[in-house]
Amino acid sequence: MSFHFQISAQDGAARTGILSTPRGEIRTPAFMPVGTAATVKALLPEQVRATGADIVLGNTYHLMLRPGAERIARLGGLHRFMGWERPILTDSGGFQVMSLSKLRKITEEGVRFRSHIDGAEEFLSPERAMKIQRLLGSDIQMVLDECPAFPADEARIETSLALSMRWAERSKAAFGEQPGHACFGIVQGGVYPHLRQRSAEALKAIGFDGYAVGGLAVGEGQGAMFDVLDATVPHLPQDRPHYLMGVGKPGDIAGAVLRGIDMFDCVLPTRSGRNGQAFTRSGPLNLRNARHADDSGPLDPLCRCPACQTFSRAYLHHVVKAGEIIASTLLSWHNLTYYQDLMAELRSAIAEGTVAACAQKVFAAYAKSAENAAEG
RNA sequence: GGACAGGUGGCCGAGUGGUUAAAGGCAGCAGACUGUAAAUCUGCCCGUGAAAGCGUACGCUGGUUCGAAUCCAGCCCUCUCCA
Repeated sequence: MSFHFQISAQDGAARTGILSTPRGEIRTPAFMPVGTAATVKALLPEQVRATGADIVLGNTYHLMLRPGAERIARLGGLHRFMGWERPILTDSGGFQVMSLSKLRKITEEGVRFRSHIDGAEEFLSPERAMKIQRLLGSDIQMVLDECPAFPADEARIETSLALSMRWAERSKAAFGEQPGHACFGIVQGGVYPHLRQRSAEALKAIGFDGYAVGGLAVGEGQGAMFDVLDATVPHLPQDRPHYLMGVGKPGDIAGAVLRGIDMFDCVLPTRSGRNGQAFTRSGPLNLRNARHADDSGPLDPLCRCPACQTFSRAYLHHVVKAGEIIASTLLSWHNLTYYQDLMAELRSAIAEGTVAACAQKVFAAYAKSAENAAEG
């Protein structure tokens, strides 16, 4: 059994289908919970699965530092190690090139990091990043790229893009032949349409199992992000999965699905959950707010998760304020459930030809957060 | 009854003549979070006010001083120790 992607229905640019891997099927459009350090924070694997997730994400950089890729390989691979036997996509560490910018130095060869844990010097090259992902046993392996911070001028983006494309080629070569596993390229190019197109063409020439769009949701705003997708997705092979990295808010996801994106990952549902924010069908909600203290109603009456089925807003408010561990679990569980239900709705809507209306509903509920993002 | 220490903003707790509406922490009230250095970060937090400002404020009363949370006196209260 091998890796392949089957589109079953389309509605405009939006598509729904199945991404098949030896470890299981991924229904697309898919949302992948982020499990950076071999855990989706605050949740057991079975709970993550109960939300409806088909695949989770792990991180090359974090796992190579701790506990180490070779150790995970000795222990039987990342799936067994973290107790998640379904598909795993691993990020290459490219995002850390940006987020840990104060702790790294980029050369043609690769990136030299200072470990954020103990300050030790670490090195990540395309070859090493792919080797680590292979040791982890990752089902979908991402090329090492440079994710530039926003804003950046065109010349800077162009230089960065060229490096990322050279690294993409090296990554693909290092990936080699791994039946049943996939290697995805990452489009860069900032907010410049012709650079995005150039990047897409370069990746296409190399040939990947799937194509990611990187370097977005880094401060450019939702409108600019959608513009980039409009200028990028049409240039990707349409028979391959399209993955928008690190996105996003519900409205971002809905808008990206309309533009032909099939896969997403984002820390927002889990991180915001830990920080007291819930995503609901009627918009975001901060459970820390005093107005919930006496509210005996459910967080989201239409939600099937335990936080909504068993507890009141008043209780969630209480455990959040009290800093109780269960607050992180309940809100992470809820938020991931909301995200998975959103993806399921989008999939059905695409099959029924009503995806635009479905997305509109999400935009309406999250209109305010989208405005804020645009201002930011 | 005696000795000692002390009474500071919702709480804890710095401050020991002016730069103090008074550090810091907690609690409280909001905001942020997008391929996770995040169970994190930011702002507000005496009253009024958009702000400047004005008013009130360091147990109570009075005093010294140009100026007092800070010095002095008396009183009230708390703590520890001795009887």
